[in-house]
Amino acid sequence: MESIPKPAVPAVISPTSHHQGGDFAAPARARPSERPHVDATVTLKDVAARAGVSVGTASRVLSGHSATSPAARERVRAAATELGYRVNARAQALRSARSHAVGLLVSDVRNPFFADIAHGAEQTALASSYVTLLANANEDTAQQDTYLEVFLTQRVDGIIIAPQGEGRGNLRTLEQARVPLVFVDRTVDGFDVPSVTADNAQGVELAVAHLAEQGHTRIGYIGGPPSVSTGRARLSAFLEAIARHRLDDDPALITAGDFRRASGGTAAAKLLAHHRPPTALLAADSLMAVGALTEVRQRGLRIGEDLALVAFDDIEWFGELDPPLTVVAHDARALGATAMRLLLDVIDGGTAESVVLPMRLIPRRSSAARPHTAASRPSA
Amino acid sequence: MESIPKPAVPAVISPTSHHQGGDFAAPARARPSERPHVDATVTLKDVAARAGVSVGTASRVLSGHSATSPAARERVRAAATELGYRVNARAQALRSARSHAVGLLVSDVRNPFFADIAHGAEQTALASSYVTLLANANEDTAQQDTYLEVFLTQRVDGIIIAPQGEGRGNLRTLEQARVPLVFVDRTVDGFDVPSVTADNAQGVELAVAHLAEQGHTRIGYIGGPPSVSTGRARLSAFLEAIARHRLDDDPALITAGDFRRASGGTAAAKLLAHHRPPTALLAADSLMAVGALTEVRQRGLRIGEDLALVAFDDIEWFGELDPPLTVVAHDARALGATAMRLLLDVIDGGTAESVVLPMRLIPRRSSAARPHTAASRPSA
DNA sequence: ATCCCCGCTGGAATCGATTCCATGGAATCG
DNA sequence: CGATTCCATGGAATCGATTCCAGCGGGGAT
Repeated sequence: MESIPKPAVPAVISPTSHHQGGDFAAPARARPSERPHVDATVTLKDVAARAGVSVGTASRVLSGHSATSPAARERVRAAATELGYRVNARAQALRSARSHAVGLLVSDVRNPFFADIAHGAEQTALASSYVTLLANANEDTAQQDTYLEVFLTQRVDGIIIAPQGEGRGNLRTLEQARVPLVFVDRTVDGFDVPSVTADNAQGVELAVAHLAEQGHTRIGYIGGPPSVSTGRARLSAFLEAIARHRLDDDPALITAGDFRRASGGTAAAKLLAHHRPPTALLAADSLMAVGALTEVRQRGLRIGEDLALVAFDDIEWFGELDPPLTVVAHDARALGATAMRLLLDVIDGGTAESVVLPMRLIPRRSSAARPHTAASRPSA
Repeated sequence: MESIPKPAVPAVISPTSHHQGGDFAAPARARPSERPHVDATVTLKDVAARAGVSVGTASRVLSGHSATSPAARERVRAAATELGYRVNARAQALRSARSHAVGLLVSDVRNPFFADIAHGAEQTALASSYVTLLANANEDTAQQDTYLEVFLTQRVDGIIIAPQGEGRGNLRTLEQARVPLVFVDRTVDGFDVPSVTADNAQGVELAVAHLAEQGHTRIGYIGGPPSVSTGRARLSAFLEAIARHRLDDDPALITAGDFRRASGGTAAAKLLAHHRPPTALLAADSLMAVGALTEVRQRGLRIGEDLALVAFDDIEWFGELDPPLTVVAHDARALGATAMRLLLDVIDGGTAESVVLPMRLIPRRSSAARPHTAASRPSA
């Protein structure tokens, strides 16, 4: 983690942790009947009354934004601790237009890639005492819009989204409403929004170069949906890489899925049914790679021997598969963390620059297959 | 930074809200460029003004809780639509003590099991237009407390938690603050809180019976940490099952990890180093199972042939491993969805009953090993 | 000594929505 | 036809915190 200038967040009012043990240990002594326990409804007025100051002063002490006398400071702090005061974030948000909540919209946390992003984003938010609202769009534009609507009514301070579609729905609304926004992993054309993405062109080039090095000339491509920017970017990068390396540019070698597992299988089946099947497969996403893997196996072919397979996105367990999968990977956690850092920056009035993270090749056994091996073995 | 003394006008909003009112009489047709775009800062007062009623009436119409005349209803609705009014959830929450936000605290969304829970919970919440605040405790009690504190200041309507520890920290605070609470997957002793858990005893029995059927008598157990209820429950269930099936109750066959991958490897190493190593392993969690798998492989043993392995929690890709892993599974998604349903019930004043979901055995190749195979092959 | 400024404070307005209360008019009843 | 009830409504209080404003006392400058 880099060191970021810690934003001047008035840090949610102090640790109740110690007062619990100390002060509440013997509460009954003072006034047995008047509930000594932590009450969610302790308000600033109560604190002020106990400290013998006005609510204004109490607020100033606790937020630390304004000058206060040492005496007042001491007494207000003491009163707050004794009563177990916890600022009401809702009221605070209403008055000060800062809710300390940000929305995170991904297509599905069950996809390990997005789970990593979510984890990275969430941990970064916590460090600045922001909470993260989790939303799954389920690769569905309608649900994406529904959630954006919900975020809007919740008046979140900002939104991180792995967007989908052409940006016709609520994405426009967001822009017009001037809600701080950051794209992660994907982008949408025509939006002037800072983004954190992976260097897709570089990733594809790494994969293709790797396969070309092994002597492959016919690479089957299992791409993503054109409605998603990474789908488009990787496809065009693939076409370029193929040309650059002077490989076979047979259009029949290009297929597209929807970033879900099943579509990877379908695509693989289509590719392998060709009368001159590819000797290597490149999948634009981890889930489709798994689908392809299953399909290939069912056809009695052995990945890594009869056929090479390279996938995008490294998933923790890809190394445990049989055979371990070669991948072009990026650090999903960093993706999420960086996006959140950018967002917090924008929220604080800064102007964030888009970030492109590098990808790297992790060669494993699945790409060990050499083309002649496959050539010697007819399709199925 | 606030050095410039400026008027108390929130600079960002005003221009749009003003000219809008005027322009709307003849909206898109007259001035295509100044579309009636949705502005986040439209307030109920604006709607009321446009509809020619008081804010009270406007509120009554939109909330639908009180009687209103058809005429007023019509005009308020129209005004709201035209202005793109969106209720301010913060203000609503402050006044009505209902924030439509719930907290979800799991140990780590990167664990597919918890990702499933999160997905199930979140989708259920959305159906009732609640937002879900995501929190990762990272198997760390301190961070768990930090997050509960954050939830408390955010005044969430309720919390779902896969708890950890003995319940000494903020868990008690929650109880005292009467925040609606539901335990998921795990519980904590001494808390009268509705929970949704899996039938651990049944699951362990299924696994042990399955292995016993194959003739195994020495089963190595890789358990979870005693600080987590599932860790304790599964261990005691294991001991009972061993006794019931009259299997070897050698204490050296019992180990404990921390529900993380590395600890599974360590535990497996320890078990296999025994002079009479087990012929089967039972791991109390999926991540530890993967760790064990790796360790076993490195020792040159083949799962499913030299050694049987059964794991808890089915992960989507367990079937793709080599060999596919036999598991005792429960529906994590249902776990999360059910927990959320319970929570919403409690929030609405209901009294939720705890739910125990059944587990089922999914036999795959990893448990095909028969004891004599391993017996014929000395430890490593 | 007088004036000014500064630090600190209490009081009050404010954020946006909900909800209680009183009121005016229509509808109902004896 | 007068009295009671009911309905819809406007106005105002309220939720809990922030922040502006005015005022008070004291120290420094003139």
